[in-house]
Amino acid sequence: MIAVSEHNAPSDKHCPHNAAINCASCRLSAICLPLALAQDEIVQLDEIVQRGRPLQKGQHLYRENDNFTSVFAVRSGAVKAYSMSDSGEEQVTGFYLPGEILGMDGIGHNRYASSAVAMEVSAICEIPFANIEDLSGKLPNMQKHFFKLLSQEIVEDQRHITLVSKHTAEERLASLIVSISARNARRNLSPLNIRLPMSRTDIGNFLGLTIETVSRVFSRFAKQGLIEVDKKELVVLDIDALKTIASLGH
Amino acid sequence: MIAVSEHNAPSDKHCPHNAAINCASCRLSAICLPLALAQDEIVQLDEIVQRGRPLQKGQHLYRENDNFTSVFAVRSGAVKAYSMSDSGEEQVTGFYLPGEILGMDGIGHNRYASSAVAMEVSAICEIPFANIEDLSGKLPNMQKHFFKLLSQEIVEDQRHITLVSKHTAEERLASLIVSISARNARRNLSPLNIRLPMSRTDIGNFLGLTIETVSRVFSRFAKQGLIEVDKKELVVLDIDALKTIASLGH
DNA sequence: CGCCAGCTTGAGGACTCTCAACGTAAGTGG
DNA sequence: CCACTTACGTTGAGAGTCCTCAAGCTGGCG
Repeated sequence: MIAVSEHNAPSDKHCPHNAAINCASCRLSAICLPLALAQDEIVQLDEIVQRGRPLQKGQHLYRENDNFTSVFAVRSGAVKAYSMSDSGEEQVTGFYLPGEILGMDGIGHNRYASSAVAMEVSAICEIPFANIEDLSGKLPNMQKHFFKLLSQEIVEDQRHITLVSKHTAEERLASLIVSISARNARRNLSPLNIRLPMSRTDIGNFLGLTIETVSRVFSRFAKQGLIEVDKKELVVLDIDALKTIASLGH
Repeated sequence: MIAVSEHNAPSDKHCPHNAAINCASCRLSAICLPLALAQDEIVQLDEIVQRGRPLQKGQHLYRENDNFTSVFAVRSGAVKAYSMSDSGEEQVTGFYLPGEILGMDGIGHNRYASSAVAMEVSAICEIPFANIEDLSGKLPNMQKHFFKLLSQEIVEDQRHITLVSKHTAEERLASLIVSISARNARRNLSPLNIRLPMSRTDIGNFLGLTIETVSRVFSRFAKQGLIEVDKKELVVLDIDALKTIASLGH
């Protein structure tokens, strides 16, 4: 699916876009697939992971109804998944940041149920699912971890259902900000200085709001001194207030 | 989790509440867990399935934050799953009809992420997850099927997100009716004469609507000649119209 | 410089919610 | 047997949140 680079990249192992890297040395190993595996098991995982050249912004990882072949891990950048309903409307189903796995919605029917597109230049690890199945048969840890991953995505989705069906615009947006902040923290990035990789349109679509409402709520939060926004740059001034709003009953 | 009956039930194998039944002879085998397995594999599955006495209406199968031990298959009756958010509001996450599997949201964190309660007298098969993991390591079909099941639930949930975040009250309710109708058909029940096992409150909660709105839309559909409703009895008069409404863009 | 995409802000309207009253059926106790 | 209670559902009127439509702003790029 991803073109594998024909020659090895130069030796800078610290560049996150660098394809010449392995799971054991990847600085995301603590939050990505290897997290459940022993050292010798990571080596086996490493052998089936394919690392392509970076995707440019707007390039697709896969498209809805493509034959399902692989799941993907984001190494750098950011990816959005979205699906098209019968009626032609787009639904953004998720944003994927470094260390996160996507594509698992394709397992069920051997076709991807969504499309995935890079929201900025992104480095991606591709993991052929047939190999994951093999490996899962051999390594109980791997099987267990994958069951967990799938189950956690179900729980996430159910939380999201609650969010969009029972919460106000302010609660939804606060919730997204808090989520991205927490995921930044997990990667040892600042939880308060955030760069939003997605457009307002994507945010609105993901949260079940129009772009205008998203814009208005951002402005309201800024006016209240909770955040500062300048386009995609977001400074969180009062994370506790946002958490409170996010967990507010309706 | 479920009390296993101390003595075998009488020999009427045709009663769906009968605990003395096995997967091979279960009339739901074509749509339940065995569907992906070979004859000799079903026997192995059968050995780990525990069949309890029927649950009465209102009895819980498990509760949110209980230790995760098993997944469950509905053999007869109907079960609803729901979760409580921090703010104490209830979110109905799914309705489970005969042949359907629930409880998989517990895999991710070894605790159930939702509670499950019988909406009417229900017979349930309990399948300890540790045994499923073992069996999955031995039977690639079993592993594959479980991956599929989990993945399909993700896709379902994402569809539901679209439903509640982008569709009108009429579209949501039409969608639910069509879904239940189709699931009835899968069990060789009438797709047009439906008994709704859940209350209006549950329907509203599931669809992100208030009970009043649900009631009004039912009335509107009836007035338009699409359905007849008398409490929980539902007669579908124009399934095509409902399908059209359900798949309407916004 | 002009154009376009993305975003912001305002005004009015629509859909659904809230509040409230009423209806129906089932169960309880006198 | 009937009055009472309770749970559940229906229907109506008014209010609120968010959407729609519209105009204007900003920054990047040919």
